[in-house]
Amino acid sequence: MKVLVVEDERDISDSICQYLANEEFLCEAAYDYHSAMEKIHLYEYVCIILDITLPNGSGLDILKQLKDMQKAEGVIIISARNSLDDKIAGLKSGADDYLVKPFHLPELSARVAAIIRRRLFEGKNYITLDKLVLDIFKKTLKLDDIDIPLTRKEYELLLYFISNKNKVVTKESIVEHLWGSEMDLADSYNFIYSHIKNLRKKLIQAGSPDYIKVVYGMGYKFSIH
Amino acid sequence: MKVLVVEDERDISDSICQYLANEEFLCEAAYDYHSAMEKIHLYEYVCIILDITLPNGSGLDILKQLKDMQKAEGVIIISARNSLDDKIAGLKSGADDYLVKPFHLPELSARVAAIIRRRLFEGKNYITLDKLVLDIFKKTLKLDDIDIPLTRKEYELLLYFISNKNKVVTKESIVEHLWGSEMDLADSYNFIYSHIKNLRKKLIQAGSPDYIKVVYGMGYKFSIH
DNA sequence: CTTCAACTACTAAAACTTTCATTCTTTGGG
DNA sequence: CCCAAAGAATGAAAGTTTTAGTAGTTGAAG
Repeated sequence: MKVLVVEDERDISDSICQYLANEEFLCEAAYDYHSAMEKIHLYEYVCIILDITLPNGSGLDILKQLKDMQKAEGVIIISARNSLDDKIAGLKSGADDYLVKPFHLPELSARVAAIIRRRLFEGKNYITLDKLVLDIFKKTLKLDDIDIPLTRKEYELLLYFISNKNKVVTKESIVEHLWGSEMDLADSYNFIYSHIKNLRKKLIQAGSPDYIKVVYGMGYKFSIH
Repeated sequence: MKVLVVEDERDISDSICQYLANEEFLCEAAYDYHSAMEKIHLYEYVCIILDITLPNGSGLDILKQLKDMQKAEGVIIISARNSLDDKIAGLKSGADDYLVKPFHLPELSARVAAIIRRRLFEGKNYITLDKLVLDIFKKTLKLDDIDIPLTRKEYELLLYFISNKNKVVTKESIVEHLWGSEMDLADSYNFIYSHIKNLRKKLIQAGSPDYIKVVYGMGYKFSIH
């Protein structure tokens, strides 16, 4: 679950990133208007945390462009000014939430989680697929009420598959979403095979069918119905 | 056990918080309608103490929204006016209890405890798990009728585990519930290991199985079936 | 001054991730 | 239809991160 933090003050950005990383989000930072726009164009995020006052431009401009691009990212505005104008402007432009600095990190984290639930899982904190139940609140996977313990990468992988079910995902996109946009792309992605293997093994061992279909030369498809 | 005190008069709020803190509740305060709603949205409390007359809005509105949100928090209304109307309105809106100012703090504390018993432990003042019996009134833990003395943090930790049994809880959320939402989060949570260890040791030494399962990279799960 | 819970620092152990070498499978051209 | 080449799967070892354990310091209460 990739989150983009657009904030020019390094201290604040760093502490946000660190906290969200602990909460199992994959954080990337942009420190000014241009690099933010670049990242937004190039990559896909589930949520963008947006400071209003930035070098080279305003966070509100970014927000407007996001809406013009029809991007699906959720947006949380953060701003030092507690002015009603900003808040109204932000929410009018389609922000999902607004937070006044200084704020508490658990607060921000809770809002990011809320946006993810809303955007991806119809506000629920679990997803049911056939006999599988993935609870993103409890962070547990069950099949017929039997727990299937997953490691962090396995969990993230399954979550990514599920949010793209019946759709071919490339190894490149898996890497982008689980390891981050900036991961060195020159190398081979052999390590993915390991995680795919481990996840498959656990699912099959628990008695589920092999939902993870390989599409030769393209990637994988988590196919269900 | 986190309790939210929504009361605009600082003196009253402070003395409530101080008294409840001595009674082993973890108190947080909100002084107006907006900050109360914000905290309610973001954090989880076991009980909310709600003044009716607030800046920016009424406590009754908060109560209604709580019910709309399907939040499980217990609510105690406190109000200066001893009008039957308020009382009826409060209880009709789903408050658990009603107290007229000025009131005695031990009485408030007792009602908070009653709500916790009702909400979390089916009205009983003890919880039985396998052979363990945790008495939240006496604040004692027994296994096969043998006392296991716990320190305050150990007790709070066990209570938090039990009220989240079979669910992965992160170290972050443990910190939030045992040390409060505002605790500085930058540093490592090594100190939790100590408390986990101490609690485990006492439980195992008394002959119980190790209910506290570690979920690598995510947190802990108090698993019982 | 003593005691005990709470916290910190450091080392050991365990679990997870990545790499690597090897084998198996798919595909498309002859 | 067969074969070579590329892609995918497997098993095991190496590397990294996280958690457990030990010991000791701090600080508040009596």
